[in-house]
Amino acid sequence: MRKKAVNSLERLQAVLEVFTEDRLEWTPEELMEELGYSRPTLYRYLKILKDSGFLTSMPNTGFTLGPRVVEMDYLLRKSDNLILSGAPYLQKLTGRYECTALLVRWYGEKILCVDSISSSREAISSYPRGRPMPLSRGAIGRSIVAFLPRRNLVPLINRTLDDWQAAGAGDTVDAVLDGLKSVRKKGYAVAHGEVTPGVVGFAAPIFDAGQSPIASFSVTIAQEHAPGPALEDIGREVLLAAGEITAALASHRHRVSGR
Amino acid sequence: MRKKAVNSLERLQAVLEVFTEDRLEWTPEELMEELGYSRPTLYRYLKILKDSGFLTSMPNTGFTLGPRVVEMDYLLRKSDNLILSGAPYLQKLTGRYECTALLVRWYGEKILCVDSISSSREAISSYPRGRPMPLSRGAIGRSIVAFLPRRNLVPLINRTLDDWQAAGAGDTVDAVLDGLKSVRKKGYAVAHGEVTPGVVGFAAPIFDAGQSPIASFSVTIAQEHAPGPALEDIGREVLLAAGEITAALASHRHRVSGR
DNA sequence: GACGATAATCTCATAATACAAGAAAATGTG
DNA sequence: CACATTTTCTTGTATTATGAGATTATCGTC
Repeated sequence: MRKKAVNSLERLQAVLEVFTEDRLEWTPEELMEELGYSRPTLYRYLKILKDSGFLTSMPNTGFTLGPRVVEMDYLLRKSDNLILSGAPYLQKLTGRYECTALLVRWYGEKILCVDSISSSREAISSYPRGRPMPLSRGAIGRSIVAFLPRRNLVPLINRTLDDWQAAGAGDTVDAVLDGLKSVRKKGYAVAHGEVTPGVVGFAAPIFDAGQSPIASFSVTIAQEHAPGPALEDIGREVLLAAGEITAALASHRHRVSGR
Repeated sequence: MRKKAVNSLERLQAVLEVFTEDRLEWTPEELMEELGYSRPTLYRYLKILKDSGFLTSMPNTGFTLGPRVVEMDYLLRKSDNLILSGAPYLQKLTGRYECTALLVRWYGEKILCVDSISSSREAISSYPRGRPMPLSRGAIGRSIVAFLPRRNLVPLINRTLDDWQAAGAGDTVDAVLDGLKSVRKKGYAVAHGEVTPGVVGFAAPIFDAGQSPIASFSVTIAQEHAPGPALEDIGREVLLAAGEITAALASHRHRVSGR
């Protein structure tokens, strides 16, 4: 049983939070046990969540996430400036190379792909759209973390040092920081077979108004499709695209504030 | 300003409900006006929703839906039995014909595509995944409605009679009911250019345990790709697929309850 | 179609916490 | 660095969320 949420809004959210990749389906009985709510309270919550479409249930079945989620995802696709601003660049890079191009958001202590296009047949990502990925893995995380201001970066690495060690990014905080230096210098990150063997990943940060990184534009490409000399080119193009997405986001902000 | 929600859970949901296709971005000021909450209350809600990732905001920007939505959509894709059970049939039908195949859920008084595959180049649906569609439009809605028990059906049509009239499905409740008879008889619905000119739609209902329709399996195909004789074939195949999806759902229920 | 078993909802007194107003802090801007 | 704006905190008050137990609805079975 998990930490008690202090107010009813958080308690409601707590219900949704137990629906994870490890456990996609819950019965009321299990939820009572897990969340520690009384029977009437739990059923009240379930009724609200079911009526609003966040959860569904069928006879003899536990509850699962419901159609409201699909609807909200549609709305998000139409409203997320990162997705809207980034789409042309996903097209551009996948047109030029046989690769997968991704827009990845920094989200809590994780990163999350919010949109991707692939021009390669056999590309199956182990972190497809919507599946959170640890910050420490691969070029994408590094491309974001490397550009955090020091005062945020150091505590973050401290909190997640185990992950960085496991990913082979260094055994101490200083070692990890050192590894990020070259990323900051080049402006983008490269990873050779770090997430998937035989696949090279490029990633460059996307910034918000305050110049702090909020997302990453990334290209993954099979080693065989990216001969040595092309690597530099791809890196440059990824960096360029990320810069233009940052600019596009900024111009949207001005459109909004200037209305 | 909209109707006041009675409890805080509904009030929280009310915040999410104002994010619609017509209005994808809101400032706190606008939300206060729209929802009638006091400043601290609204900010408390926004903080909760932002911290949990349901909403995001950037400097100088209003709030929009956030990455939690994307994450939940990923989880839904892995847990929704309709999507899981239906996927092979989307593959099968799009493999056989140059068409778009869809899984559509009945959701409130609307219907909602939750998954689709297309094997046709120029197929752009005006109701893609996640965009709610009126029940009265096209074959899909009819394929569901036609199989509702009379005691649910008649009130439903009464409530939404305007829509049915606008869709040309009949001017009175009886006329609409009459139009549904042939659907019930054949087992599936057909529409010729109803939603999109030049496109034929087929749809057959998917049932839950209690034999009441909950979703629809549908195929849309350009008239030119579906010559007269093939029409019957496609209809039969859609009906067959929907039946097998119904069966697959039932067998999943048994797996669950029998654990 | 009635029965028993399970699941979901209702009632109500109690206690908790959500609320608004104003003040304070934080953030962004010239 | 000071101003203006946005966001969060503090507090007393009143609303409403809660859980125990009873009740009703639903389901599966005979």
